[in-house]
Amino acid sequence: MAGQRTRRRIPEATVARLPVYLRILSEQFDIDVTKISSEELADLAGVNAAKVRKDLSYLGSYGTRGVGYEVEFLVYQIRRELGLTHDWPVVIVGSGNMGQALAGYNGFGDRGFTVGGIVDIDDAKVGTVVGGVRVRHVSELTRVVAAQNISIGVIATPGIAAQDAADALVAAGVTSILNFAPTVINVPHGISVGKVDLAVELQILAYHEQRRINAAKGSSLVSVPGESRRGASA
Amino acid sequence: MAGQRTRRRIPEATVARLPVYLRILSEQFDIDVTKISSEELADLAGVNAAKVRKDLSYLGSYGTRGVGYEVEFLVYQIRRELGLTHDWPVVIVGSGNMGQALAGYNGFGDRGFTVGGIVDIDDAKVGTVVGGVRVRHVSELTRVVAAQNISIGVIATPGIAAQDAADALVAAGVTSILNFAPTVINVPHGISVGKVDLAVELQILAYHEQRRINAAKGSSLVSVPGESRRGASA
DNA sequence: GAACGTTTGTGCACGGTTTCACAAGACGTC
DNA sequence: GACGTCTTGTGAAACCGTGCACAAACGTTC
Ligand SMILES: NC(=O)c1ccc[n+]([C@@H]2O[C@H](COP(=O)([O-])OP(=O)(O)OC[C@H]3O[C@@H](n4cnc5c(N)ncnc54)[C@H](O)[C@@H]3O)[C@@H](O)[C@H]2O)c1
Ligand SMILES: NC(=O)c1ccc[n+]([C@@H]2O[C@H](COP(=O)([O-])OP(=O)(O)OC[C@H]3O[C@@H](n4cnc5c(N)ncnc54)[C@H](O)[C@@H]3O)[C@@H](O)[C@H]2O)c1
Repeated sequence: MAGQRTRRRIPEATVARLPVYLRILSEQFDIDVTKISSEELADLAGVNAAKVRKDLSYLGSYGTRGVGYEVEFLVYQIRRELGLTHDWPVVIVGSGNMGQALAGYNGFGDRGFTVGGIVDIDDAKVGTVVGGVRVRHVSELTRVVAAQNISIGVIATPGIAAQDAADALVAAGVTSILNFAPTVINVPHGISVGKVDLAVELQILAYHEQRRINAAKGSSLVSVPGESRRGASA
Repeated sequence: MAGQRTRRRIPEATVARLPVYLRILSEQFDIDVTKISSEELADLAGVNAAKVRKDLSYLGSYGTRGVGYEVEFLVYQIRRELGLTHDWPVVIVGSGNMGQALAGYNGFGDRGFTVGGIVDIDDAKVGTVVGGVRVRHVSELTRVVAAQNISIGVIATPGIAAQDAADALVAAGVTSILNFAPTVINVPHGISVGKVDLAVELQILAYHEQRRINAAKGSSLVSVPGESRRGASA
């Protein structure tokens, strides 16, 4: 029962939702909610109840029929599955607007991530302190990564330097990268890459706006069909 | 031929990739590349060539067999489909670290989005100028939105205020929202919502790290299986 | 301890997405 | 203008994710 051996592979779509459940469950725990049904959790997460149950079933059979899930236990299980039972130090490459905002962001360390280091290529930035951490030169990246056993890197350099940053991170031993630059980066097989691209998100929204306009033009008296996306509901 | 009538619905997965193609094609155009094959574009975008062709086929038959696609024409077609033939003014709610970084971000207006306004609830912030725009009080949101005919809003408030911000944006007439706060927001049907959640992205990476560690523990001499995600290649 | 209401866990069908594989079409060459 | 090479555009198959529907299990009440 304790420590299951057969590591089920959890679908990527589920992995992407677990952090959302985790945040909600943590909030509920903080306001002394001890039990929660898939229906309630689904409402709070803006998804379907069956989806919640299926997602949670990948962790194991941790609910009680007729009752629901114990919030605290579920928090623990999700944290365990996501590898959040210990803190993850993160190294930020690029100490510009974005890098500084990230380093100074409280919600960052809030849930298990700490800023283990910041590096920049600009000597003017090196030595400055952001978010309580001193900026080091990018040439020290390997040392910074090794010293704190860092496995996650964040790229906050201009797009043109993103591939260099990725190469440097990989060379330093980092195995997961979160890329804020609007550039596709190439990494060796076995390295995980996540990206956050503001322009892409805005352009997706622009597309939907555009469609609304076109639909309205087509038949000027029909109300817009409407299109709800991720995170939206009723 | 000009202005097709039957507005095909483009799959959401394709819509999310078009901005990436667009950026790459624009870059290629800037360095005087006039023609490109699905294979080349696929390499640059880090995806499968068949996927590129299928994606582009939703726009129409704009390639030439045996030759490829004309870069400039494709740029125009994608821009048209995404509704980027004109600029979109955006209103930012919350002028903290994030809101200021966004307002001051060049790559923002770079591709068709301009900061049409910034509002905050804090009187200390009101009146300050960020990114060349004066911060107004949130009570003026409706006026700001109406004055510039804004349809896209960005939420950069703390999570606790995100729902209020969303409500205010919807009441002001905004129909698309990009949410940076780590909170699920509820909006009426017909409003599009996109989200950027740093913590979720990091937790997904932590999960993969965790799996690597578990896999290595399971059989200490076998090399890690590795898991490449969005935007990764080779 | 049986009956009842509640909620989980999951089989199954469906729809969307990805990838393969190949016919159709364009261009260049002789 | 016939042939060879190249690349698109797209059926069709495989895969993944979603949501319904319901049996199984739990707690409560009488
Ligand atoms: N500012 C925003 O709101 C925002 C939003 C979305 C995306 N982004 C993206 O985030 C990235 C950073 O944006 P920013 O506004 O912070 O830019 P910035 O110019 O303020 O900062 C970039 C920093 O990276 C450093 N740098 C450059 N090359 C480097 C290298 N090879 N190694 C290490 N450091 C290097 C620079 O010295 C600079 O300090 C950009 O790619 C941008 O497109 C920014
Ligand atoms: N800073 C980061 O790097 C970062 C990264 C990812 C996500 N985020 C998220 O972005 C959001 C903003 O982060 P931040 O670091 O800028 O926080 P911040 O505290 O620096 O800024 C928040 C701003 O919102 C304003 N505000 C509060 N309630 C408001 C309301 N009802 N209407 C209008 N304005 C209101 C505040 O006055 C403040 O100026 C947060 O939800 C945070 O979780 C921040």
